[in-house]
Amino acid sequence: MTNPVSAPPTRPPRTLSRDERRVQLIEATLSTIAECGFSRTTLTEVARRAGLSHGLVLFHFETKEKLLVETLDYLSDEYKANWKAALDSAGPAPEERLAALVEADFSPQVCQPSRVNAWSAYWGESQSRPLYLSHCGANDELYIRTLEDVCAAMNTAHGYKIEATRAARLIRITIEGTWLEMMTLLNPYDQHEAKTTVWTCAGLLYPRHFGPDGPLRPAA
Amino acid sequence: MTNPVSAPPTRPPRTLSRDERRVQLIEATLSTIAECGFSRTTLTEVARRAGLSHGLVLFHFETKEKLLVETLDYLSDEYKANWKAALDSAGPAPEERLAALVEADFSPQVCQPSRVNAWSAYWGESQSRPLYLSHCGANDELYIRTLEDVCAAMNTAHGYKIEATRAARLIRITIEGTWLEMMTLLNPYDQHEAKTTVWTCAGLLYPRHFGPDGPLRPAA
Amino acid sequence: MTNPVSAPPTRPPRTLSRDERRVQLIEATLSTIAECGFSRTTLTEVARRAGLSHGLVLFHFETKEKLLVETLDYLSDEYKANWKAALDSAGPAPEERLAALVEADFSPQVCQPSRVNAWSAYWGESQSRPLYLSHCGANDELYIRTLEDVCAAMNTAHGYKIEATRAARLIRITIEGTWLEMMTLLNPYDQHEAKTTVWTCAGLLYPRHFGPDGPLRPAA
Amino acid sequence: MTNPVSAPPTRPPRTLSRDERRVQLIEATLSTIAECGFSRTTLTEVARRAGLSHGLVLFHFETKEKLLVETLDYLSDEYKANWKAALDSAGPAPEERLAALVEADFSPQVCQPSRVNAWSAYWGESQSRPLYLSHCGANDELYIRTLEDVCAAMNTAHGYKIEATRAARLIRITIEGTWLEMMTLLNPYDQHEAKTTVWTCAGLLYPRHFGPDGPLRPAA
DNA sequence: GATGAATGAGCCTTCATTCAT
DNA sequence: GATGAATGAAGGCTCATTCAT
Repeated sequence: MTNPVSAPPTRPPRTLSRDERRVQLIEATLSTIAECGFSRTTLTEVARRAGLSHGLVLFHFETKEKLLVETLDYLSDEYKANWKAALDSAGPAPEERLAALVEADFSPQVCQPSRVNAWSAYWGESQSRPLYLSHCGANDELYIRTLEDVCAAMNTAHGYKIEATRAARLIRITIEGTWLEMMTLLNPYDQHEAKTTVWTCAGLLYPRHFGPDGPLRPAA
Repeated sequence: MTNPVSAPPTRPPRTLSRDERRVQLIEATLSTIAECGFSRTTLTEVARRAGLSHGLVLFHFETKEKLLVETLDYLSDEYKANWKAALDSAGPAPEERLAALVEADFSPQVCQPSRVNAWSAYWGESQSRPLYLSHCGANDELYIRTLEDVCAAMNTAHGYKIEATRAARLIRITIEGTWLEMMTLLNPYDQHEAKTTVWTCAGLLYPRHFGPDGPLRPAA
Repeated sequence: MTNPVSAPPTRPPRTLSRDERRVQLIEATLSTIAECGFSRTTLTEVARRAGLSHGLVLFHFETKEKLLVETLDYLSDEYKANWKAALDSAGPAPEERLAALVEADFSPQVCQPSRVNAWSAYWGESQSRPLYLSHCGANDELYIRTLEDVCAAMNTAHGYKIEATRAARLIRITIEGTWLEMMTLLNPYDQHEAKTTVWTCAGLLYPRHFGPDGPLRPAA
Repeated sequence: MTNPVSAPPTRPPRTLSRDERRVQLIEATLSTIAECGFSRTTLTEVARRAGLSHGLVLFHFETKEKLLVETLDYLSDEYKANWKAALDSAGPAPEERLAALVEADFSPQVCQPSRVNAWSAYWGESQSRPLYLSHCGANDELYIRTLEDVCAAMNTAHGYKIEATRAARLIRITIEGTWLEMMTLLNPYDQHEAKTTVWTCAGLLYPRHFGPDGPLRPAA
């Protein structure tokens, strides 16, 4: 409970490479942000979760601020890598690509509590710290453009009429919205229900290709 | 300069009533949270914005935690009062009631930066502090039930088939999502575009009653 | 021993005025610098010597750096006030004024260990911190000019030929030198011997007016 | 490229001898003290200036304190070697020996900024650390006795009447005083002017042998 | 020898809280 | 009511020191 990052009970191995140590500390930071919130994320707590001394955190990251920035970059890069990989594995049809993007956002790596909570914490500080916008703005824009392209392709390929910009935005905020609700509701629904909600939205936009349960079989 | 007949309304009030002081301090808290973020909201800053000493803040609220709780209650009550008033002024038809609820969330009082940012900050801390859920959960549930009832009435009155729970959720998270995007995008869209997005969603759910520009005229 | 600033054993009185408190803390700082050296002058130690909490030090001075600056200013102003007062009380003859200036530097207020050690500590940091030069340079220059004027008057009034700039400098560094030696010698000589040394120097410069024991009596 | 006969003197030495490394590190320490002051002299900075890792500093000196002590010893020994060498090269006459001692203190090796600043820094800490007195006291006393002997010889050989102890002290503190002023004045004078000041003092003590420009020619 | 990861004591600073006035 | 002096816990950060490689 006190050490979710699987630190050995004895001394942590010195054999960890520089990068592995950094990742270990970033993971500890994510779990701290997720469970303690931004305002109670302290270096001491991060170090405690990693089973290391707080001095080491600063040895590797110099500053708390830099640690938070690198953690955000890590989160952002992981998110991007996840949907890009999904897109690469998807077939060429726009409905396949759209399905891949939606599914990617519910993959275990990206949709686990430590990630979703951390995103939410960063969003909550985004207005007061230039940090979020300057470090994720570009990635976010790339994602949005990609989603818009897919939506535009749906129109071209299948004769839908819905404006691509708005369709993409609806899908995107539906996903974000379910993420948020899974955290802020007194009685939150589960991930399956969240996904159904998103697919419902996709089905409203592209009724011949999606329904509440996901992509419609080719037979349809 | 002074007005011997009625109390001088222009003079800055030296001694406000107990409740007025509290509201003044809560507003200062909201603006601090909105501009400085949760983690840098200090009593000194709140007092500075209110033009008072920090000692007075604790005189009125005893504890920083209690100040934050009361601020959240204030925010939550204001939000509820806003949509309830909108509902009261709306006509009896479900499409009128739905339109009123959507419009309420974009009213100037509720959708101003200090409010939206503050909500976002509280959401960002909701997982780590029992505060948010315990103080807003009930209000949120009431809102959700109300919206679901309206959606159910749409089905009953107009023969729509979309499940009320999901329709309500889609509308709700579309609104929340646009709120969030107005804060986290590098190049955010404006409020009008946000509303269009929500109406588009409503139009997909209830195509005979709503479109991207809002409720369709009775003629339709 | 632990508290040389005469703090009452119980709570320090709240009745101290703002300025009195500041002076109390500055005196504690001087004694800390004098006894612990610059590199081990900590806010905690200063507070301990004042019998107060370290938080209060920062409440009054905001920053350690500012405390050190204000302490230096205090030291510098005290020094200036001391020799100015001596000059004001002296007779009009240049030998009287010169005698007054020399005596001033050995007055108990200015020549006590806490002062001399502190000066030495600030000098030791003067090359690496702009602090000393920017805050004492002007006072030092004023003192030097004053001493030079007196030496020039010795020439004019009594027919001495020694260049005023150099004579003034010799007197000044003789004083400083004895100060330094009182601190750095293994077996330091006492203050009386120090003064004799300075008067010897003055006697070499102005043999008809000064000797090792000080100013020569008019009879001579 | 390599020279199989003798060790290659031009190649940057990858592995210095034990003593060379120590001297290299001590020089780095001196330059750090001179430029950063005592309180900001860190092992990391010393190592950086030496182009080595900080671990190596402790490998060679065990402790920061020991490094500072050895640096002081180095400084003190260098100083002693310098004036002893000057004395050895001087003629037998006391005025020649005195001249040699004065000149020695302004030789480039001993009077360079890194040395003078370092002395000043050590002096500034001398009251609070037993270090200075215990390590330089003996050397200082030897120097003082030597200077006193020379002054006594001036009396014996040339019929001067000035007490040797005091004359020696005046010369010594005049030198120290100009050193200090070269560091603490806003508009410091140069080394030539400093020397002129010292010679002026010597000329006042021994007018038939010294003047502001140094030793008087044998003709006198 | 040499490097640099790792530790932990101690520092400056922030800030919620108390309390005399 | 209101102010601001005073306290002390806790946080970020520096840095001497240890030690595995």
